[in-house]
Amino acid sequence: MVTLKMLAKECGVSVATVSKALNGASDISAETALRIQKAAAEMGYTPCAAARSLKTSRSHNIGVIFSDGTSSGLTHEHFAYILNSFKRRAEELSFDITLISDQPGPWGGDYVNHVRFRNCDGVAVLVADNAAPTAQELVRAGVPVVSVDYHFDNCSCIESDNVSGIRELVEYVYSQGHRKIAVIFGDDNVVTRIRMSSFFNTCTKLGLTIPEEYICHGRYHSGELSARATRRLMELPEPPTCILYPDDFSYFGGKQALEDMCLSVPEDVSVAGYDGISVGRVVSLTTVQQDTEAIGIAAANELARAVEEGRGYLPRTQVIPCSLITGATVRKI
Amino acid sequence: MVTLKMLAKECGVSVATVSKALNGASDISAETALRIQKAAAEMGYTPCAAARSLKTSRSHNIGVIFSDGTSSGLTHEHFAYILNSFKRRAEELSFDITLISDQPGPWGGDYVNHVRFRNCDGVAVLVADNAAPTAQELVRAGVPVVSVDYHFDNCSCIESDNVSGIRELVEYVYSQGHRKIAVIFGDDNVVTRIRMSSFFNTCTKLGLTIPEEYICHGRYHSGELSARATRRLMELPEPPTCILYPDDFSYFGGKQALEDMCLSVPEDVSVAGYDGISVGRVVSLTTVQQDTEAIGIAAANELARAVEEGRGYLPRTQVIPCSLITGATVRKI
DNA sequence: TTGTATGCGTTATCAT
DNA sequence: ATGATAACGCATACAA
Repeated sequence: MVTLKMLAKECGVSVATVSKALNGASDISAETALRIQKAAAEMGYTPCAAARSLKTSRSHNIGVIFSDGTSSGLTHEHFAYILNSFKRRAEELSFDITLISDQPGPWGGDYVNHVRFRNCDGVAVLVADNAAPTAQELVRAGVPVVSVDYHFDNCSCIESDNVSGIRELVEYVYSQGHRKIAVIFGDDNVVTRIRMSSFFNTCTKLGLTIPEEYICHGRYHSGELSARATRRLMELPEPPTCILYPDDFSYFGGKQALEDMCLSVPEDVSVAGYDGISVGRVVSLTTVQQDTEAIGIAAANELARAVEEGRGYLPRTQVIPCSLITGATVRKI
Repeated sequence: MVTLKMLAKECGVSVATVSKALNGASDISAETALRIQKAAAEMGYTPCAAARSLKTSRSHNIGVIFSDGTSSGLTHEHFAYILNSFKRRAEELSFDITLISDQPGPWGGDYVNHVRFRNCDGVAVLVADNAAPTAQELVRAGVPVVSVDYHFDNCSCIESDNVSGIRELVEYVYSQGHRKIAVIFGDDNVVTRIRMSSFFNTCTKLGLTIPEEYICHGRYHSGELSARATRRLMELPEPPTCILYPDDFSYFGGKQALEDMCLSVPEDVSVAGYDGISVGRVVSLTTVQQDTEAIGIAAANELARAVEEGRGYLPRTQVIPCSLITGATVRKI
């Protein structure tokens, strides 16, 4: 490791001078500055984040909470894309990403200690059903928190516009002549609640009454459950003409069930998903595309702002629009 | 931030004593140790990674290289799963994960400086086509490197067993009576070369001669290209009875093309993918399941060993078996 | 314009 | 069994 001290000796100046020269301070002669910088490059100097962090109490390191207890969000394309976008933007802003877990380690066994252990300048809660206490404690400790889709007190939040997402989807399906619309909801959580509200609200506005048996409660990301629900729906005396799945992934479970029943999409039944994952696009699935790119960027920007503004920062909520993708899986009837 | 100093004052002992007590040193009376530990818990002490790292020159931080230039591996389920598994295991071993990029930052603009900046104890190259120079430089700098599927000099490597993966797949398809087997290969890289070799080798052993027009060169993870290749194949005067796709994702592109041509799977043509991603399982796709779980764990274990053993560490290669999944997309003919 | 001194939080050595 | 002290690499207030 090449250190400032070595550079100082090499250049015959003091450590302070080297530090200033490398940080572009104004009170160093252009000549010495250049000389030092050249030496630094030649000797392969790399600053030491730990030392810097210790001195400045800024780590240029952002903690990312990204797990929902069972498995991490990495296994869901939607969340993986958000992380990807977040990471890229954060790096542009000169922040590193450290994945924060609540596994036992040198720090204890919870998110908050992990964050403090690593001196994170801020924390992004990208996936976490039950991170509310964590978020509160972090905020109290002065660590800025930005979350996606889940609202925590005094934290900025980036929300995907689930309300209009569902609304547009239902309206579109309606506009294609569908009246017997079945829906499978995901696990019961905040996002699901919002989508449910928007669904029923839109139906009411359209004068649609959805019979109880058209409303299923499944899970996100479960091919199995969606397949089962699909089978049940299509065996109804009066089957729906359109099924809305909780997400694109789930659709594939439904699709499989339909094929097993020798029903084809969209001839026998129309379908739509939610998310806009890549494989859905390949098969021209009608869906609501969530703007993972924008969500990640907004989250990183907001967190950077929060870090920069420090105590004066005012949390705020941003809603990221999503867009309807009219694929080939919903047909006009 | 509660520091050792504060604890020392609170307990009326020296900083050194506190440090020892908290680290379970043997030369502290059980009594004082307990007293100090209790105080630490009460006051909410969390160690400071930066200070520790500075002092011990061990960061308990592992760098992960995870991008192939264009997009990060996060957008490929296969790699995301490997990262997921790697992360979990690394955390069990008390290592944090920092995603390493070659974007410009306080460290310069390349992987090596980024790793040094963060003082990483080791580096896992999970995705990177052209990380060879990086790996070499890291090794030279004394930073252990473990890679997945790509072999670097003096680095440990975790390989998925592509040779037997392809072999078993081809043998299985053959055993189901298929002789006219078409194949679409992915981008030209080390892994692809291995798979190609194994493919042709197996064919030769089986006495199969694959006509030129059955061999396509596509891309991984491209629905588009696979769709095009599929169309071309099926319009041949003598179309294949089975198509092998470069990966599961690509299969969905092919499937779409087949549906457009009113051909059904597996009645009109059998198909298989590679990887074993989740959505493939949902639709009962025949494929080769790569053991992402085992790959990630092995990589983390190996890296931890390398870090621990230091200079005495001897790099080695491990081959992780994969398993044939005989789905419903290949039929007996 | 440059250098000196101090301290960030921690561990480790050596006295006591 | 406990404490004083130095050092890790760096940034900064202040002195020169």
